[in-house]
Amino acid sequence: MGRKRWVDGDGMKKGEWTAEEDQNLVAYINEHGICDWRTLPRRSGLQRCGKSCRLRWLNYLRPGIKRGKFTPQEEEEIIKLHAVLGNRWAAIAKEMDNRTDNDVKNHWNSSLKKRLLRKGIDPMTHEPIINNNLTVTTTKEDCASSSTITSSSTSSPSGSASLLNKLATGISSRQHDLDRIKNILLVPRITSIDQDEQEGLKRDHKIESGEEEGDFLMWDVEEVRRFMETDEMEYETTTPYVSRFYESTHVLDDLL
DNA sequence: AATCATGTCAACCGCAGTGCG
DNA sequence: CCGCACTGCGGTTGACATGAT
Repeated sequence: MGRKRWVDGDGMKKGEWTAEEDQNLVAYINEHGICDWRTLPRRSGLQRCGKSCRLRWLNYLRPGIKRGKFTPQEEEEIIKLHAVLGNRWAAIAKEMDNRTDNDVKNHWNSSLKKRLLRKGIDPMTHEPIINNNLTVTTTKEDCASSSTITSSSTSSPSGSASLLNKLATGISSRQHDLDRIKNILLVPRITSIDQDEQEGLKRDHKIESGEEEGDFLMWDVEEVRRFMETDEMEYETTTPYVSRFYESTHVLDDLL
């Protein structure tokens, strides 16, 4: 697989590398090491630009590169690292076991991103995707005592409910807060989930966020709980998102 | 069997960061 | 301080593979 070979205006070969070119590059680097990518092609007799040589070496020829399918552990690691680092593929690849940034990036774009979307998780923010129609309504009694949050598209929210609506929207769409996400990832979440489970029983609010809508699974408390009960391995993988979901609901609790 | 859609992967392109004169 | 050259990175593209219809 690869691109067709052609020669550009400067006489430089482009496209797929041949086995012979690979051998030349490896032999040259083994003998002389890497010092100057720009002049390396000329010195090694390759009709390639330095950039192309560098890329070929780093992504394919460099010794120790791990190729082939990503293991579930690696995928989990990528997801966790992406939540902290964002699209910094080189930084993510450095934390992985001999994977290249190109490999990680390709796997993310072709597979992991879509998988997260199917689970109802925004791949950029790593937050659960909350139904945009979510509306929060409260009464004075609600504000005075325990909170009650329900989904409603018909009633017009009060001033405080309007504020809460904005808050809910903000939670669902806010950008990375790096430090916060780092904390979320670094703190063991199983324990906190257990606490949440106990606390959750006391919780008297409810968020209705709908069922599957197209390919997107909307999350609510019961969904998350069922998810945790029925699919342990997947739960391990998605623990950060489950935790963030709970955290989001706690933010609302605190403010109410 | 043919066609289309989707997935995978290698490579290119352009830009930002860095170092140096 | 400025401009240039070089390197490294992330986004994107293109070609082949595979599966679905």
